[in-house]
Amino acid sequence: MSTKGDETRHAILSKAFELATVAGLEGVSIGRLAEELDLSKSGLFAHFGSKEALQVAVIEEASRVFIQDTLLPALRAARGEPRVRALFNRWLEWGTRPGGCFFVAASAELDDRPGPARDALIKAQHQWLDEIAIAVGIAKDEGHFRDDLDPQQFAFEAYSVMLGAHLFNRFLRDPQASARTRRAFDGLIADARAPHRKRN
Amino acid sequence: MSTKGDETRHAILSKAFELATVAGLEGVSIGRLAEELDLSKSGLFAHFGSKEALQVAVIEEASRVFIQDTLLPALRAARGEPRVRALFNRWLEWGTRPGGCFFVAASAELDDRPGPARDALIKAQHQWLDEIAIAVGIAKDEGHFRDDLDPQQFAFEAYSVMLGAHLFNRFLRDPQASARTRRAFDGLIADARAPHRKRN
DNA sequence: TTACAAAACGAACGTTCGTGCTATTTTGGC
DNA sequence: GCCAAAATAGCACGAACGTTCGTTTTGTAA
Repeated sequence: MSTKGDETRHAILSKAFELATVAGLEGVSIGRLAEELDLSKSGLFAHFGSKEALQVAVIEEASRVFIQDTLLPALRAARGEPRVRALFNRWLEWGTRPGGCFFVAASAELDDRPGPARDALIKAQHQWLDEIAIAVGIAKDEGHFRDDLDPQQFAFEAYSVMLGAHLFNRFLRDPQASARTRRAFDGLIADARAPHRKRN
Repeated sequence: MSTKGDETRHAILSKAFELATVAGLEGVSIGRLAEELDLSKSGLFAHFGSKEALQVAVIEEASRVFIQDTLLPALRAARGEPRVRALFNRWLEWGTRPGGCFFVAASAELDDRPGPARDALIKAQHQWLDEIAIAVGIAKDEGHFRDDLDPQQFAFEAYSVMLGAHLFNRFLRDPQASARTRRAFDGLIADARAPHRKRN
């Protein structure tokens, strides 16, 4: 029933997630984090036992926040195409946080570093991709999308556009990024709808 | 004039680029690099004067290699659609290097760190995007693609698919990544071709 | 109120980081 | 083969890194 420890632990993770979004996972050093929270390095360290354990906990915290702030609200949209659109649009919003999308940054950081942190991150992204595919499946059931549409393929292409949006917005700072993103996604939707072919 | 210095300098950059592709730009420390090359830290350091200058030079080296190994060979493909396809396929190959695509990794690393390194990286990516758009324009001239196609929009969407391919291959290790990528790109091409498609 | 556990602290550890100096070696033009 | 210039080495620095340790403070249940 201890409360104080859990409280501190959560305060640490909350700040760590905020820092990691801006500075990257490796950018969160224990010393910096402790200073920011007015804790001693050792006191903070004791909560996790290792840097790696901290990183895993941060990823899980990020998942929690993402589900709460982005996934769940999107899932409240009406079944079918509206929900698919909501998932996409909410993600775009999520990507406008200071520092951008935590998961995109962390993926690039960990893509060649096997370990529990990488595993936790993969799990989170699969969850997201699955949720999109499920929503697309529902849209098929509702008759919004064509019968022979592959939900996983759609998820792949939609996620690709999200990545493009992220890069053009955050890195290239292209003023047309939003317009391009919208056009690209509308193209995906149009293709998913029609039993015939795409348009643009 | 002086050859020895330039020779060493290039050997440094070559190894640094190789390391950076695998470990990230920040992962290339001067000490590590010197050890790997059997040089002293200070001797190596003297070639660049600062870590930041080294990073900029590494990015320029990466550009050089990319242009030589990927861009130029692709540009030798026949004008029009074949060249557009070649650009895409060559990029996919480039992304299968150990460590993946240097530019994708570096973009994520620098997207919130203004400075000369970031500028050099942006320049390189714009060059690549422009080249795609130009090839698409030619494909329009050749009558391969429809007249009202927006080359920059195509470049955005194609690049998005490349990013998706990179993530699904390297990070998620999805065995279907290649198939998904091909399908997505074929969709883009199909859409770019048809001048007249049924509307909904 | 006392007793015990949980939480936080401060100092130090061995490394590694980028960078600054000052020698020493190597190189290339004469 | 000499000699300036260029290239490289050697050494030291202050700071930051993750981690360990023994100790002190704080919280909580009996």
